[in-house]
Amino acid sequence: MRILQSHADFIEFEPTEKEITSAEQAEKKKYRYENIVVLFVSVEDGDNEDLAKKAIDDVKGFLDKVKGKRIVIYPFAHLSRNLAKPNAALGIIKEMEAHAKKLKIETYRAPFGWTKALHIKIKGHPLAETAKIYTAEDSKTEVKPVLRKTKLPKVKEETLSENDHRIIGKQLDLYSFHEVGPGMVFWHNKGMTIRNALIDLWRKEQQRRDYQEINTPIVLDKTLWEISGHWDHFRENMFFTHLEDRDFALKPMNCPGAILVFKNTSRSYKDLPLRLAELGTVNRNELSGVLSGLFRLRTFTQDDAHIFVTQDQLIDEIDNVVDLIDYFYRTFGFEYHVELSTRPEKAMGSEEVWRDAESALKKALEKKKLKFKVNPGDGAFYGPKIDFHIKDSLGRTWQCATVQVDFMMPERFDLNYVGEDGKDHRPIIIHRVIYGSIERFIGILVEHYQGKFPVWLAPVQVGVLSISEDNVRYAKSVEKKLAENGIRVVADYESRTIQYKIRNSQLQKIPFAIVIGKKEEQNKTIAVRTNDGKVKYGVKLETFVKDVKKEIENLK
RNA sequence: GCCUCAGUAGCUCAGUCGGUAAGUCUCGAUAAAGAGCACUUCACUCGUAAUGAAGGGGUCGCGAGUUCGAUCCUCGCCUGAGGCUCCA
Repeated sequence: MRILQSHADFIEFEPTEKEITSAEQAEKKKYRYENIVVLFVSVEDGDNEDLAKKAIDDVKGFLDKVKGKRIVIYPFAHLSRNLAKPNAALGIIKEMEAHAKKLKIETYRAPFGWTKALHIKIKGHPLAETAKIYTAEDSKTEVKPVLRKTKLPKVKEETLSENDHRIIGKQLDLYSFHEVGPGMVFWHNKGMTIRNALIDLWRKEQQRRDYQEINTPIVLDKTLWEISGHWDHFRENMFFTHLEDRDFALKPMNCPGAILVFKNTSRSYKDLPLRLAELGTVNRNELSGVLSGLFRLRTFTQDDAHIFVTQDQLIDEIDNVVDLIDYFYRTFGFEYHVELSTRPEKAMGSEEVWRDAESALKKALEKKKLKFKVNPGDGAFYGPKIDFHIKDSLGRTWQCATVQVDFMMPERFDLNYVGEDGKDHRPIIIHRVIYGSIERFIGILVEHYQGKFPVWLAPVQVGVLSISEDNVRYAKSVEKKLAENGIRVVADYESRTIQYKIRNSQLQKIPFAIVIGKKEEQNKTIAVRTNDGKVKYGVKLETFVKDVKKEIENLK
């Protein structure tokens, strides 16, 4: 419902002819009211009685404020293109009239469905004219058909490898995709557990290497992206939004945020290398045809870091980063290959600056004696990069870690640090990610381990299974003890056969199944079945807890 | 975004050459809204990969068209898969 509310010295109107066949009965004479609040009302599709009352309640408030006493409700179709059917509209208008009378407002009404001659003089005070829009909260949208659009996209299992992360993710309840979020993931608790384990490791290793962690906004003013060059070079991949006459963009990269943090204080050469890490969620408008499970998303999280270094520190720091990446990939047992990507056509900056950056990366790689392939023209628009590629289960390779050298952004953002000589110097930025995107990395991990995660990553580490109802009490005490020791445990005390429970535990790829039956209860021990089907009877709970904790500690 | 293919229950799938409300008769036997898993209830209390029974659950992706009638045919859209192109 739309209302144009006018506080008038007087209004005069005269119905001239019927506009629609269902128009109300009315006399073709002149009506005149003085000192009155006129409500020009367009009733829209979906409006209801509650809205009618709400609108009148608001008018009552206005009347009290301006010490008005009378209103005229004037049906006025020209405020909306989404008009209600005449019958419904008239009903709502009458409802408004009735409600106003109930509130003891002196109420008049112009006839519905007539063309009217109109003469009005509106008062000059600031509140004399206001426009209002009311919409029903539970509109008459048919919910059911729309509901079907939140369905999970169908994934034909026969067309995918059984080892595909999209299938395993569903079987293990790690994450899901919905039609309403193309190219976006819904993380379930179990997937989130893996994600958090990865992040914990990431934090730990970076803390050890003198990184600081920051977090910067997801939506930032367009101006920032003009400075960074994204507006010129990355625009077609960005999402924009408009608020209060300003243009904003969802960040497609984290660098400008980190740069603003750097710029926030004056920096000395003593502060460098300054390593600012950020788990940054970025949004990129990828072409719909390239989206693919966790491997290619529109919203994903980069385990980013921007390292601000001096010219002299550049090669050593690249070296540090390459070591760090290698440490991570060895932890997971990944084989990777390295590519060096050079100046693309759509690049910022002079060829000379690019040559310097490319040679810095090359030198670092040669120093490490790492073999690499050169991809001419594949660099980011602001600098060349080293990419680390991992294979998925279908043999396709995916870029995960990258190290990029950037002389450009420091220039554009006019970044400085004060050198030993007391003068300003330009730092160089190293952009780097280790996992690349947490999402893609988990996708690759799922396939790499075929869902059988090492204990430290496994969403559920231990399952406690009771054989009969008699054992539940003891089983619960075991469960509690495990949980107290920080072990991720689930229990199955249903009245099902032990075979059934074992099978479930196996299908969920839980590393350890603890079976509690009469024997265990009597001897105060547990029976431990590992994922490979081997069973050890008569194990002491304390020993088991110790062993599991050790495995977790060693990232196994 | 482009090309090809797909979408039936929470999941994995079968099925329909377009057919519906009730009654009677004849003929024939799995059915044409179905199965398995999951879920709920009941029985069972089990020793290392599936105990049994009953029940609930569907506008056959969304919208339009053709038709007396559409889950099925046609068109458009959405989402997904494979590829192209691009990226972490």
